[in-house]
Amino acid sequence: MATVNDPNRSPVERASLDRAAWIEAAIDLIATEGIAGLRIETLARKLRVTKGSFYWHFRDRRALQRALLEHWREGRIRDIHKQTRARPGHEAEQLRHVIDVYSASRNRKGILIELAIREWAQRDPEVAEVVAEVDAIRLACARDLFLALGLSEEEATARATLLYAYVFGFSLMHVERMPQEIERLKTRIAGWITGPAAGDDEGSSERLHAE
Amino acid sequence: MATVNDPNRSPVERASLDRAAWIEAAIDLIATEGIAGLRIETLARKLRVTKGSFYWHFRDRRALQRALLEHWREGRIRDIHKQTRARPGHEAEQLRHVIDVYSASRNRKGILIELAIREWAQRDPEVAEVVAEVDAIRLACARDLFLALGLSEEEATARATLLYAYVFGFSLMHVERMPQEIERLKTRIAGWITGPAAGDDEGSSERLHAE
DNA sequence: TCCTTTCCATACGATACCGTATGGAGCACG
DNA sequence: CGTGCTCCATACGGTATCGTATGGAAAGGA
Repeated sequence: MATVNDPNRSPVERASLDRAAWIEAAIDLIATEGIAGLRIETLARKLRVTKGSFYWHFRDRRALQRALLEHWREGRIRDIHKQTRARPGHEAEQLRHVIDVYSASRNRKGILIELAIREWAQRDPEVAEVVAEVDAIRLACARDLFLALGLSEEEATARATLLYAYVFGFSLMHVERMPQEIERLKTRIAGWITGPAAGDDEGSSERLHAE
Repeated sequence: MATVNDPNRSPVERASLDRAAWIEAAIDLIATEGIAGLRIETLARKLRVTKGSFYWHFRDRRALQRALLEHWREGRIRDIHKQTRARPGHEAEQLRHVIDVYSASRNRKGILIELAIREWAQRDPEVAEVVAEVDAIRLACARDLFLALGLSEEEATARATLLYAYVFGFSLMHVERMPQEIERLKTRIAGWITGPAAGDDEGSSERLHAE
């Protein structure tokens, strides 16, 4: 079917490229079907090959899962570092961007992948460890931005945690409102989370009734 | 195996009770295995019967799923109404209780069920509708509490949304910290969401441990 | 040309599950 | 005692999937 080989690439590179194709397809599949829907023969049909191909590239199902998970881990770590690289004076903007990336309207696929991985993590301790690692890095990066905004250590940690919990949680909700209303709602929440540098240590009754 | 019948109950009640047993077991199963793990023969083994029993009580798999979903819907609606029934002067406390109910440390099973249902809703529009209904009711109830605390309509809606998104989202995260640190973190976030009441400063942590 | 390596197809046995058909045990009731 | 109803067991055909075994086509090198 496809060209069997590419003289420009060493066998190792070609093999790794084909593995990558399987991993990509696997990620697409778990986005739509969840981790339980990740079946080898289903995947093979999508790639227009048979599972004979799969078992040449991977030892078994778990090998694909591990590779997929590792691919996800690396991508997320790379992304968060890119999104939160120190840019003095732009911290609030960067935080809003972090929220936006997983804002439920755009990037639907990314959200579905994230949710599928986390659902998987509920039932597989090895996956939970990887998710914990990604969470720790994301939380540290977001916390640093809040610190740069002048929040205390503890307050920055709390805000970072709230930020991510909100982002993931919102994508789990089914809000029945006009798209425009939802955007307005999300903007308000995002503004509040990234918002006023004054933490909860100071009286802030105005904030409550503001707007 | 079991007594085939109970003379105290009408056939209808008994049948409905047995359906309830299947539904209960099904909920336990999706909590641990996810919706994809809800298999009839697996369930039958757990109940120490064969699927012959299942197909007497239910037409097919979808019938069980529908019954399970309806059971969940009714329970959630009943719960939220009970938790948010008007108790003037206790609104902040009630809001913190709503957060506590799904606080990831306790009530692990309830959280897993909630997550499993929402994962299911990502891939089944009928389920998404039910989740949307439950969300709408929960959001309205929480919003009313915020309104009673003196927030504007829009602010109350935003806070209610943030509250639930946070609760669900946090249960998806894997925070690697000491349990005591996590409690402190959650207390701070909950205090921030339920809002520093006017003129309130630093008193929130005590209030949180009340009740 | 022959041989080897790479990559995939095919065939196989095994498992798990679905939904149906059918039988049977226990109980109620006339 | 016979009949009917309730509830479950068993057996069956069918599908989907796993992992393995094995063959074969394409391409490169000796």
